[in-house]
Parts: sequence; structure tokens; C-alpha cells
Amino acid sequence: MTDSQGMRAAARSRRQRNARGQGARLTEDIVSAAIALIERTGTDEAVTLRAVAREVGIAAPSIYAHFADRDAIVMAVIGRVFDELITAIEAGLNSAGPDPVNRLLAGCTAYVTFGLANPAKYAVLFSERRISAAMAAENYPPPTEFSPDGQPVSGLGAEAFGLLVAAIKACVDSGASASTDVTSAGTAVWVALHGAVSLQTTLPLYPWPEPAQFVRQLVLPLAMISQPAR
Amino acid sequence: MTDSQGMRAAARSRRQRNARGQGARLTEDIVSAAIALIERTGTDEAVTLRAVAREVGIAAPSIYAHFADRDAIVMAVIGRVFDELITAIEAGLNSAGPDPVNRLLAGCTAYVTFGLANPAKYAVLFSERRISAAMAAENYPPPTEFSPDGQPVSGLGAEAFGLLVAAIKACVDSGASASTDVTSAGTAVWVALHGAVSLQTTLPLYPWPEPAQFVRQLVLPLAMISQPAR
DNA sequence: TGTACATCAGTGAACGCGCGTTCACTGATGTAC
DNA sequence: TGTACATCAGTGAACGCGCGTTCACTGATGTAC
Repeated sequence: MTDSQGMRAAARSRRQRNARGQGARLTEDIVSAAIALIERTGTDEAVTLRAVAREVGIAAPSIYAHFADRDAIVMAVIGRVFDELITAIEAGLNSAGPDPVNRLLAGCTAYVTFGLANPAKYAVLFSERRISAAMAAENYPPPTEFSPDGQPVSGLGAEAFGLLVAAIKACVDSGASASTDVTSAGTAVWVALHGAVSLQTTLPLYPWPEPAQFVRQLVLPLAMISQPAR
Repeated sequence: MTDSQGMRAAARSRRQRNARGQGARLTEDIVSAAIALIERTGTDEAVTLRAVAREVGIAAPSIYAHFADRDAIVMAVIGRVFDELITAIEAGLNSAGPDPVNRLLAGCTAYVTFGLANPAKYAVLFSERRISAAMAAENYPPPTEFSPDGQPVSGLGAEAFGLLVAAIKACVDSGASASTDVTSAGTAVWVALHGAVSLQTTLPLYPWPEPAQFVRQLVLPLAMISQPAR
């Protein structure tokens, strides 16, 4: 909120030129401006070169020194939002006690809560742009490796997926989960969590359960964790 | 395919004027053209008034006699694609035998298969436009009523959701499902199916399971159906 | 049977707008001598 | 310590494009008398 207001203020008066050697700061400011636009309008369609330039307070052609085109900006946005998502998941994991089932549920709840609290940012992670981004992903920063089925997959969601699979693995090791294929279980859980965020965002009028309860309902059966008698 | 080719041919030569009293036929042709654009480009962003007019073979202003604006066209597209989806689900249900679990799995597999085979059409069903469409939904044709938790909900996906809940209810009645709240179970299953279609479309490079097997993995636990020893 | 007329189903030109992209440029800041 | 110069971090004007929307219009078809 305060960040967004600072952004608006910067847009009103023209921004001050960066000192020498600080040119890279504008790169970060452009990404921040694109995120602010996405949050304010609710869609990444608002990220046009000219709109971003207005938001930052620079002339439109100045962007070319930092990004090749609009898609390059959106890709940088995706990278940064994935970092935020991972931070949120880790915070959720750390907020839980040592019990692996509680940790799994806390991490998954953090994922869903992040998606519901930041619908526009979450949507851009899995937007159509994502596809072309994944295709030309070699020149993009850190594509963490992850290998389900022995087949190596690199991608921007890989690190978050790795956290999920590790949390399920801990449940298997503790005897809480009966899964014999943690990657497969992780895929199922991820699909359900993504569906929950996506549908809930699209159909807000539907009477959805509370996030924590909904996550329990989805994750425990899909991770093959037998429910306590409660 | 043949339909699409007919559409392209119509776009090349100007279409023949409708006979008197047949003006409503252009309304349908405009919706068909919008769907053809969505399928060809992969996104509903391609549905502009001028692009649709070109596709149909008419002048752009002619659309105003049939639709108030672009969103009205997209809403009509959503209505027609939901009809197609429901037809596909019913075909899946009918292709299965009398066993309610097999019927549920066949219906859910049909849902996922439709989504994977028609990614652009499926995406428009749950696009952002959907939200504004749902808000101003009173003047749109048949919003089938459905009431989870006694609270009435009307919406374009309600009929498909009703099919899903009925299929789960049949499993409860036969003793195959232990669910005590079919609406809640239906919500969980729907979320998982939607997530499967959505993520699989966005991340085609990930090594996904076969649809029928994936549907089993997701639906049986979420519908509280104990798996046979196999 | 003829004819004037209303209606239907559109057309064509024009407008202003925001967009991506190009081009030549500017002015402050550091650096070599 | 002074000064010429290279570089950095941008600017401003202009282009052509597709878009939504308006306006006055056209020409075939049915209908009343």
C-alpha cells in the first residue's frame, strides 16, 4: 500500500535521473511499476510499454535500454512474484510446529492465502505469457532444476513445487502419509491448490469454505494422509 | 475443422445479406466468428469488434445491431461454450455403464478431455470477463439455479456443476462414497478438475499423467470413494 | 395488377485514441592527460 | 589544478497501425391501398 503510493507519487513528478553506474536501478523500478499496474488494474493487459513508462515517470523509449519488449517485462514480473510466493510459503512452513502434517497444511494454506490476497499477481504467474516465457527460458535467471520421473524439468515454479514435494516427503517419512510416489502426490496437491485459487478468484460469489478448512479437505486425501478422528 | 474452413471462406468473399426476418442469423454468425477467432489465436484478446466483423465478412458497425459491445459478444461465446461442455460431459456419462463410480469418472474425464482439447475455449469460460459477466448476469439467458448450503447461486457453470454433484450423489446412494456432504465433495472435485485443465494447459512441458489416470487419482479420494484393490 | 412507401439489414467514411517503435538529440558525470 | 572528452542515462518528436464509435447513407423486400 505504502509502496503503491510511493509509486503514484513518483509518477506525478518526473523521477530524478539515476547517478552513474546506478542505471540498473531503473530496471528494478520498471518491474515494480509493472507490478503496481497489474495490482491496480487487476490484469496484466494493463502492462503496456507506455503505461509502464508513465508509471515510472520516464519517456517510453527509455525502457528499451532495459527490456527488449513488453514480454521481457512480464517475464521479470513473473520471476519476482514467484520469489514473493516462495517467501510466503516458507513463512507459512516456519509458522507451523515440527509436525510434518501441520507443516504441509501450513505451507499449502500460505500458498492459497497468497493467491487469494494477490489475485492479479497470482494470475500472471500462470498466464498465457507463461507459455512463451517457458519456451525461451534459457536466457532467464535461475531456472531451478527439478526432476519428476527422472526427466529434468526447469521452470519458474520448480522451487515452490520442490518445497511442496519435500513437505509431503516428510509426511511419508513420519509414517503419516501412505504415498509411494511423492512427486505424483505433489502434482495432485498442486493442481488442487491452483484450482482452488483460480476458481475462487474467478467466481467470488460462490460460497467457498474457509481457506484453511478447504486446504485440509483437498490436501489430506490427495497426499494420502488419514484424517485423525477429530 | 470443416466449420472453420467455411468460416475462412466466408471471410474472403463478402457474406450474402440475410433475407428479411433472418437478421437473427447474423447474431449466431457473430458468435461463431468470435469462437473461431479464439480457437485460431488461442486467446479471447483477439475478439475485437473489427476482427469479428472481418471474420464474418461484414462492416464493423453492423455488429451494433446485434451486440452492445465486445463484452456482450464474449458473454454469448461463454454461453455457447458452456453448452458444448455440458454436451461433452453428458456424452461421457452416457458412454459409461450403470456403475455410478464409473459414471462419475467418465463424466470427470470428459470434462478434463474437453478442456485439454479446447484450451482456448475452456479458458474463456473462466476468464476475467467472466466476473463482470456474472455481475450483470440478469439480462443473460438461462442462469440455471443451484443452491449449495441452501443459498441460491445462479451462474453459467451451475448446470455442469449440477451434473457433477448428481454423479457423486449416486455414488453415495450406492454406498461407494462415504461423503456426507455431496455439494462440498463436488466443490473439491470441481476445483481439482479445473486446476488440472488449467495447469496442464499453461505448463504443457511438465510430464503430466494420462487424463483418465489423473482423474482417478484426483476424484476418488476427493469424492471419498475407497479404491478397489486393483 | 400497380405503385408508393415503410422497414429491414446492413454500408462507407471519418473521428480521435493509445499503442510500439524509430530516430536524432541532450546534458550531467566521471576520467585521462 | 584545469580541461577536453567519452560515456551514461536518458528525452522528444514523429511514424504508421488497429481500435471503438459516430454519422449519414443505401438498396432490397415486403405491404397497404
